[in-house]
Amino acid sequence: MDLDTVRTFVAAAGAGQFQEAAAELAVTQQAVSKRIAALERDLGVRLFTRTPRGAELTIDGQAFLPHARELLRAAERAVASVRAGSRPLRVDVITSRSAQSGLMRDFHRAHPEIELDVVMLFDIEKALAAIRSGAIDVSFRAVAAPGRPLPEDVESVRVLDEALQLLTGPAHALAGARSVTVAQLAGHRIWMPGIVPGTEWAAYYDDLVAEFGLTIEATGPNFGSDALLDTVADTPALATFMGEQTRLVWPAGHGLRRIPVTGPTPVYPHSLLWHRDNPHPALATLRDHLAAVAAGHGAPGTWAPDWAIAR
Amino acid sequence: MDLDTVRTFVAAAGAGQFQEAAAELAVTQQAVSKRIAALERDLGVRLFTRTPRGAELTIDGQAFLPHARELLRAAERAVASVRAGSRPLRVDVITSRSAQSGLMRDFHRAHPEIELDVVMLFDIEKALAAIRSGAIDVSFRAVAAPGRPLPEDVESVRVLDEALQLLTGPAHALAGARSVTVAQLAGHRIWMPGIVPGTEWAAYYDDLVAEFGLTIEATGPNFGSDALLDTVADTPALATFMGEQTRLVWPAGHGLRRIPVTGPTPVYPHSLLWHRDNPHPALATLRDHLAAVAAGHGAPGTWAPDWAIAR
DNA sequence: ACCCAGCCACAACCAGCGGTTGTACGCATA
DNA sequence: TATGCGTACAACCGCTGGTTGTGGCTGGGT
Repeated sequence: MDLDTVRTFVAAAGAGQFQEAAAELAVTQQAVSKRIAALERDLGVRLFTRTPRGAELTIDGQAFLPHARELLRAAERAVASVRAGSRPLRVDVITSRSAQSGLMRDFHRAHPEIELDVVMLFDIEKALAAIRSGAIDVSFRAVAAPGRPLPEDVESVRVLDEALQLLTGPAHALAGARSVTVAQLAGHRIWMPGIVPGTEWAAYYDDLVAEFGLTIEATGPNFGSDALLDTVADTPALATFMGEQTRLVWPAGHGLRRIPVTGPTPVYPHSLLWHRDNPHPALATLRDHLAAVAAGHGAPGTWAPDWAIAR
Repeated sequence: MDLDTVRTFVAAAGAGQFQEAAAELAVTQQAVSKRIAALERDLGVRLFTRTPRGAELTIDGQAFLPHARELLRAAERAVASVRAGSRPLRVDVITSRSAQSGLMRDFHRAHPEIELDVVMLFDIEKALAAIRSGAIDVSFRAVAAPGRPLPEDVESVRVLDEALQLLTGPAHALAGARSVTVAQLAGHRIWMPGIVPGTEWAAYYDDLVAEFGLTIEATGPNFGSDALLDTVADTPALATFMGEQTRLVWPAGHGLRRIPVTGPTPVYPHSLLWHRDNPHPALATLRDHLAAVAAGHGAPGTWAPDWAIAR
């Protein structure tokens, strides 16, 4: 099916006749007639009843019309998503399940008229390059990675400290605990196969390990969170870390436990990054929104790496 | 833009390489390469970075991908809307602003998973023919028109009695009234240019006029409800009837008044019609829903034509 | 009553889009 | 260094989808 054909259908339905639609589309009446005939052949139904002074929609045509319009709108949005200038606000997040996505969902609920596109870049280096080139508008990242200060044309604000929780199966030694201290975790196997070396969040976990003497295994291929949850649920000696706001969908009955960590609580420092000169009109709205909902950071009893910028 | 091209893009993005996508689509790798190149040329952006062992999405490609998927879903829905068997429930209403649309909005809220298509047929005769032929599944109509009993293979249930209200401009003689009686309306000019002779709702107003000695003018072309409201707002001697649930969007400041009518209150008897043997799975759900929300009909102090079937 | 205006469908023709095969190139890996 | 894998470019060609030309139908004006 061709979008030009759909456009022709909508034009003909609106005009009530092929001739006028043809003029509108700058083609001949015969071309419109052939396009409509082809569409009717493809769909297997008659869309118009031809009359001596025009063409009016059949019932099938009436039912098809709103879907055709929606199809054209979807095409318009798709094209707009890559149009330079006046494209949707383009946001980089770490994963689709992170707290960052939750923030963006909230923002979307508050401002449904603002078009958003979400992308997932490799790490903060890529994100910074994309921000400076204008390929993306904002990024949610922990900044800055050790020894790599932010370039001066990129601004940032810390928007959320997300507490890490321990995730265990029902047979884990700590499964019954209301909460655990970081010190208690030393000696336990913590498995995080999703960690990709070289990223800023890998650096975060490196610091966490170094600070509290934990054991985090990043070995083995990452088959996705489903496989991770399956394994953790079935392996008594295995646990993993997970942001408190991470949305999980796992099969019921696995008996997974989310256990708060204290003494101190490791928090992941989400910051919003953007280019100083980015003119996108939705950027200010997003910054205002996040400023309004942002919880305080550096709260007592929490831990984050030294290099996490606190502004 | 061609949907086959979009499908190719989605397949290539999913596969991570053109070769595999080509196999999936049963075309050659060269064809995929050309399609993607054409799409990139159309959009004016690069969607993939070609690597020696595949092709991965650029940032633009990542942003475009969900829109492309949505485009394909929209196309799927469009085709499904006219597919014989297992198509969306097809509902006939009088106008998009009527109380019937409100009922369908409620139903959609209660059952968002049920696909609906709304069409607007000329009158109950067309609706009955469409119901019997299977072209539509259900119809909201006042039944039956005088002297025309429902065929025995069509069933109906009265789902809503909608009170009529008087709509006037701020300078109308009755503009200040909290309510008016039908008797008070005799002698006033009531203008309803939307009435189409031969329809069952024209018959309704004919009966209303005959019963209470009213004057309803249906003269003049119908330029739509906006023009009607404009004229009524500006003409002190003119009023019109409107269903109490009719949703209006009129420019603010017109000072339009909606005045309840009593003694008795004319009500428009909306019934649901369907074919006895219609197997559509959503039909029973709709009937159950309407049965649950249906207000009683034939309430004391209301008036409807004799021929309105009371079941 | 008849003719013409207006609109759609069919036929013939042709350009170019979009497919195929064949080939070259680049980069990983053994 | 050779080989495998994946992409891009070139040449070729069939068929889709446009155009012009024409005929048929119907309702309204003369």
